[in-house]
Amino acid sequence: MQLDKVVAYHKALADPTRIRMLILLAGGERNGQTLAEKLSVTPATITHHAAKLREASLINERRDKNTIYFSLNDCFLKGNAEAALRLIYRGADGTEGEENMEEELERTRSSVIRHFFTKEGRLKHVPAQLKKKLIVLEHIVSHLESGRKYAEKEINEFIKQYHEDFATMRREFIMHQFMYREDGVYELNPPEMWAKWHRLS
Amino acid sequence: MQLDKVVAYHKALADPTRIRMLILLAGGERNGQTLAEKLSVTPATITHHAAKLREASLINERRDKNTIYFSLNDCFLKGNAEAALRLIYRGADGTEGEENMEEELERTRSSVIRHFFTKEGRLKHVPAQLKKKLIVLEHIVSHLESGRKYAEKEINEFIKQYHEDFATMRREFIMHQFMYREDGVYELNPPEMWAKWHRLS
DNA sequence: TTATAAATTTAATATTCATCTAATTAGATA
DNA sequence: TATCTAATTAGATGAATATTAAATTTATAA
Repeated sequence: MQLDKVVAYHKALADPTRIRMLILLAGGERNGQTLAEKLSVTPATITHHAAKLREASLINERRDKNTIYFSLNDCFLKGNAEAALRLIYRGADGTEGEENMEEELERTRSSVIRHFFTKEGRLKHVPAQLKKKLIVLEHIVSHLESGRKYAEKEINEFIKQYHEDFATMRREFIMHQFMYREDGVYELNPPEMWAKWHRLS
Repeated sequence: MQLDKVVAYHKALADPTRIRMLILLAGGERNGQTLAEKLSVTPATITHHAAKLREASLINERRDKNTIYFSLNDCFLKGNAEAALRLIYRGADGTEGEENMEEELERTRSSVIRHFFTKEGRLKHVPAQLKKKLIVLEHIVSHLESGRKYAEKEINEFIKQYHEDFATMRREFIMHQFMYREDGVYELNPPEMWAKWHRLS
């Protein structure tokens, strides 16, 4: 990552109103007016800050009728915090043993998949542990076409190939940024914004 | 941590010149004029930015004759990045199993100490792995009085109780922010700025 | 079509802040 | 003491930006 991006990221978080917006959004999606009330500012101010946060890819938006709901972009938030440190300490001690780590990550991944999927490829059950759940979600979602738009019905059918409870799972896809929803139309997010299981502690 | 601190931290990193200063300092300590040359700004500008970084506790300073050397404050840099995320996601998923974690951390700690110290309390050898090394350093340094000023000679004697190579170890103390040096006088840093082993990966 | 509700844009204001030059301070050395 | 060097302060300038009220856009509902 380059200097400008890191600066932009920190600029985005260098304002109390924006941080408070993010705190509210961490509790779930909110629309502009609600944010304006809770923060005691005008809607125009929210629009202004939302633009800044959007530029830094820290939030997502979804339109429903007249109102636009904002939500947190988990992946970028966590990812950028790390990227900033990497820029400052580039290679200071972070690169050692990196090739081994890749192997180990891949081993973990395939072991989880072997354990939670039947040999026919259906999901036995949804893992309770977040890390494992993300591996499972990523594995399923990687069978969708990127760039293509899906109707809600299509998504439900797709998920049912793997698991009965398509409603819950569909919500998980959105929540962990694997997909994006706009007016009932679903689309895959680019992989770099997916919640990454190997980032978690 | 409260809102203001998080905002202040991000404000401090929301400027390209300051990020570039930190990058330079990650390569070792530098004085004001050197920084000014490398960044193509006047010394006055460096003073200005150094003040901002100091307010956010991101750098340390040491005076030698006429010139002041700046260096990175590792601990605060990494710690604040995490604290910011914690503020936004407070309790969202971070608190679960926290009591178990404390126990586990303590177990790790005492196992490392048992392994690297003789029963007389001397250090067998310095661990190669950073995590373990920090546990060892913290254990030794915790036998110094906080708030008291030590001459270099005293520090050397103190370290020799544990290990022969006092020069190397003294440098490690400084490098990992356990101690602070000014004109040959040493003093313990407050524990919250010590490099924390359980923060690493 | 008209009315309504939410969001955005516009324009204005006030504040913050990065940077410079010039003057000053603090410490070291001769 | 006088002098040199590094750093800081003071003041000025220009750019960025947080906020608001008012006007405008966009999409829904009647």
